[in-house]
Amino acid sequence: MKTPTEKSTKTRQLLLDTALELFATRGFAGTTMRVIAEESGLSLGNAYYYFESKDAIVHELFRDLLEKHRAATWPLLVQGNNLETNLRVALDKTLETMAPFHEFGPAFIRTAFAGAHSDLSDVHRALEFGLWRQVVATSRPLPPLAIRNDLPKLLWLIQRGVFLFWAYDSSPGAARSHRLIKNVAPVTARLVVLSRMPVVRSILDDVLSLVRNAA
Amino acid sequence: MKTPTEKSTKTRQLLLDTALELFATRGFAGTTMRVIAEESGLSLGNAYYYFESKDAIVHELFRDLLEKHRAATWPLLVQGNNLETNLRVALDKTLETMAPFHEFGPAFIRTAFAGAHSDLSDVHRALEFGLWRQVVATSRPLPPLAIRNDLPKLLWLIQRGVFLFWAYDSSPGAARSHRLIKNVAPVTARLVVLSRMPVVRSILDDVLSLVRNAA
DNA sequence: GAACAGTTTTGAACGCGTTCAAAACTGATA
DNA sequence: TATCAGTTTTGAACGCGTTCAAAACTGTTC
Repeated sequence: MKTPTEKSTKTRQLLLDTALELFATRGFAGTTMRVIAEESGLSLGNAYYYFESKDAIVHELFRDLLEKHRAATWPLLVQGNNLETNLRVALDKTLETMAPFHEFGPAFIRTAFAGAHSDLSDVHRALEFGLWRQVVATSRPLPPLAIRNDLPKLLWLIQRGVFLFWAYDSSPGAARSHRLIKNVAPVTARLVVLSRMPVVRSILDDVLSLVRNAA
Repeated sequence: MKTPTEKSTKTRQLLLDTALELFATRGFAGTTMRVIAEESGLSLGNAYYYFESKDAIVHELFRDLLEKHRAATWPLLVQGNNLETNLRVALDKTLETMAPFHEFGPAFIRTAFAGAHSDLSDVHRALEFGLWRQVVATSRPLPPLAIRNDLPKLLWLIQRGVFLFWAYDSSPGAARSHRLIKNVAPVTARLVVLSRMPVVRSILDDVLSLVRNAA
């Protein structure tokens, strides 16, 4: 693993692909490290040569899913949509992308919330943010200038909240999560519009600076 | 286990007490089911006669901690404090109570968020809410009547957020979590005051009905 | 070729949470 | 006292994630 690139990248990728397919078909508990290795034609110990732990595999899967979500959502963010529509699209796509892995909820939460200040996740964090910046940038009318810069972070936080809710949502078809989105989107949009009023704006500033300092 | 009460309640309690002590001293991973059983003078299998799983023990520990938090916070909620003070006291006590079990974060999150609609947790939920109702009731000046009923639920949600943040907060001494509390309390209080203004109030109503439908 | 320094692969092992059939115990009934 | 239906306790086992020393492979240098 010293030299970053080898033809062992292939093996690593094979392992990853196999794991991802098994995860989707057999679920989390059903996909043991032994099965992943076997299905890849490798020995158990060998799998651990490429991945530190099962969690490490889940972590990569999660990152891939976020990337997939970004790719799927981006083209839908056409100029002219209002913020509510864009937000709803982005949030709906989140659940759609994650749907096959609903039972991974707890594992995902761990990987999503842990190590907020690691090196690799910084790059990744930037990518995530790009999407929410695009959500804001393509919305018409554009949100008030005063909050335009911080709005992406707020939306990102909202996504996290929805994701968390979904991860532990045991209602059939995650119906409650979808209902939540249907409600969250208009409320947020309305909040943004009203942010032109000084009172609302001052509170929003408070909340945003809170988010800025914390997350 | 058919008859709810026996002198085996003693054994169960012994197991629980031992586990709690070991958890605090040896940590989560270090406290294996085998150690718990051994330290209690029982066999491993016997421990499983009383507790379905290790998680079940964690669940009870968590409930006990919430109860402890409630008992410790209640007497501090004297009339005359303003909402900000009361909220801060309650949140600070939350972290103080949980502090020895910081590394349990992920396990606690699972037990705290999972099974939102179970039978036993309803009783428990009611107890939790009581505390936040007290926070509101003892605050002077009393929050506007219009939101007084829903405010406890909002505060409870805020506590959950802080708890979640803390659970994954790896800053030394959970300093970031404490800073978050220091900021959240005044912002919330200010929001409540401003809820007298129609614009703010309408948004708050939106958010509250959102919370009411979701959580 | 032979020797050598990697990298990759193996196979067996460890301790963990969890399960379960069978044994030991309990107290009421005849 | 003997029997019987519980409840409690045991001990061995299973499969899991993970570790690790040793083997098998590379490719490079004389």
